[in-house]
Amino acid sequence: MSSSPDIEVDTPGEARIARVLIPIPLPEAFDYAEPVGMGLAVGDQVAAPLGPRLVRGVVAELRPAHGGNRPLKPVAERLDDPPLPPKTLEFILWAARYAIDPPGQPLAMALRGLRAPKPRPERRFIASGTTLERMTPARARVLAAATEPLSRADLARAAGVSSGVIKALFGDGALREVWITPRTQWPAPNLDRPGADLNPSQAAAAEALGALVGEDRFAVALLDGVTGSGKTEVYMEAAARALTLDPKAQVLVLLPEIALTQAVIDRFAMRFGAAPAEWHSAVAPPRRRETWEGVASGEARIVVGARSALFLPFARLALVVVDEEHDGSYKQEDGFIYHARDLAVARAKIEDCAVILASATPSLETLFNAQAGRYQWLRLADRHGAAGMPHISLIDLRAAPPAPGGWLSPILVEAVSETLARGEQSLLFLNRRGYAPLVLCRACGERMRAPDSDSWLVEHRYTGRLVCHLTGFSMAKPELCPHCEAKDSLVSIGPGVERVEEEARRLFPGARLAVFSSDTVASAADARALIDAMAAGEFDIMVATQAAAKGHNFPGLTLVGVVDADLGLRGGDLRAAERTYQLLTQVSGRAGRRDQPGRALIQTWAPDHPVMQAIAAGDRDAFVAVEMSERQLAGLPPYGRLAAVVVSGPDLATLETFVQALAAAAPNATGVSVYGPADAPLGLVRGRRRKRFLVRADRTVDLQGFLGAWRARVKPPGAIRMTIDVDPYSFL
DNA sequence: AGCACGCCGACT
DNA sequence: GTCGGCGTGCTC
Repeated sequence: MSSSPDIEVDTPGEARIARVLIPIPLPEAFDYAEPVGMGLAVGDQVAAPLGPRLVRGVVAELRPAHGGNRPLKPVAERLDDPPLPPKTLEFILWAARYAIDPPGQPLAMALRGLRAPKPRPERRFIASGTTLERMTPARARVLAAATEPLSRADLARAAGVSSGVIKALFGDGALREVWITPRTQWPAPNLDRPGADLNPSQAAAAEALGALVGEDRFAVALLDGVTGSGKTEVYMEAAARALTLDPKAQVLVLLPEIALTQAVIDRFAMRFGAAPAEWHSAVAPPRRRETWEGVASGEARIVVGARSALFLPFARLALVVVDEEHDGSYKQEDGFIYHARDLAVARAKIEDCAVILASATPSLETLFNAQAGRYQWLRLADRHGAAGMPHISLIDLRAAPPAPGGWLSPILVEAVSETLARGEQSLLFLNRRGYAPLVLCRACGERMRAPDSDSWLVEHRYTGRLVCHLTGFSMAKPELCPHCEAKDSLVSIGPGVERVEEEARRLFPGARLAVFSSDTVASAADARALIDAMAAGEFDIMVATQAAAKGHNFPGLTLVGVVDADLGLRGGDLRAAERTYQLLTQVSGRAGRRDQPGRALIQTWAPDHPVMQAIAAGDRDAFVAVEMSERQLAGLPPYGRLAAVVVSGPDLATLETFVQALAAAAPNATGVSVYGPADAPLGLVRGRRRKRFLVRADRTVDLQGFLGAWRARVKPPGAIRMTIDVDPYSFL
């Protein structure tokens, strides 16, 4: 439809179509007409009509409109929010393809910071220069103070007058109003401050990371050092280097959970004399908006946050640190399913910058890449300071079983007593919330379950309720067995932290006890308070789940007892051994920091298991070698790739039919095997039946391509939902 | 994600 | 007889 220019001289260029990504799970971006003269650019945020409402969207593409298109709705307006940087947009599209999800999902994560409304302009007053005939001392003081725009309250305070005087001066024209939108100040990090004194091992690692960062291109480093070896100081020096080299550079530090962010924020604040920006789900929406805008403008130079910080619109990202990179909390399991460590590497690749993966117990995936030379491998060998590594030994529960009705072996009981007698602290670790993981009826054998799920109900004595940890369902513990109506027949099977606490109170009557689990701390602040109290020596014994295992420093803690080391090995999923090794190493590492030697006692029924042997020997390399060769033989990660396809629906017959059709629709591809359909281990959740497939592929296969093709061949009917989990960590 | 349309229970 | 439950489908 090109017209001759001499007729339509005022046509401002060709009409264009804007492809707009909308942060909801639509199957694809939608096309809109660009209104004449709007002058959109890729990345711009717009309001677009979607059905009856206006939604936020981001321009992903602009192309000339050719005739013959169906009529498109026009973009309503360009929003006043900062555009998404091109690389952020590229990352979002990459993440969507990685997870086999529509791009609206990761885009929604990227726009999470903009939920709160824009801050409203505030009214300030400034002297207008108009002189007044009626002048008083009070008025003169106000005009003298009003050389810069001040709020009515501030101006009244500065001049020592009531706010009525200001109103009158404004009415008389001696003051003029100015509307100012408050801008958040992001204090610049002070890069002249010296870093911490580094030991030779740290200094060498910092040197290598500095060189890596200095190259200013994509590179991955594994910072591998035991608990207490001072990884944080080392990566802070790498951050300092990045920030110094480029005055616009930004650094992102990811942590696996919110509870750990404050400590790292404090370290950065101390090192750089300015608090970094903080990003996680507990940050209030208005603050999130400020942070989002600060990151987009480049003024926020250091961001410390949880996994969702990966989706922030960095103006100039120069370094990403993934601390505790092995931690399972980096895997997001619902909604948009992703692993923040893997996505961090992808983001760094897109931004062409460095990533540091830090851990005392790196994941096999990361070690695999380090061994292959794809990641630069920096090992910190020494424990920082004087303390040696804790002495770790196994308690063979077959030889020294707990007393009947108890969970603590006499050996562990004795060790706790000795520790108490010395005035030192003990940590009893059991990765299980509540009182007992199972309640069953002695009369009929019925196991208490949620009404619409297969999972067992966990008994919680503090609240007197039976709780489903999967769905959140809970009920009062019944008097009678709901199945056979027998009285007093319900018995609690197995221990949770509450039950171990009960036992410890019985065994150590004078001791001051605390229980730390997600049920005993309602908020991050509560957790902090409990941790601080423990660190200050206000408790003798802490019974804790993994909530307390991560990253906290308890100077008086010299004994760690692992109540049930075999827990994580049961259920036999891919990473059971690896997770157990990591968790037990992490927990044991809590013992003995400063000058006191620590010891860890690990209760197990299987002391000959390779995981237990490796932990007792402190031989990570041996464990990794065995585990790697097993994975290699089976073609499992990191030697192969996995994806889980879970299909669920309320009606079993419909689900069966669909699952058969889905199985038949699996594309043929070499190097890919599809296993299933099988009943998911938890076959019924929230009244929905679940079936699953497992896909195993060689590393060279385009797994996403395979899954995308598969998904495109079927259309789940009605209530049936299908989720694809690429690189799954949970096998339920 | 909203929001509408559409078929089955407890009410003025 | 309706009001409304949320299941299912659509949005450029």
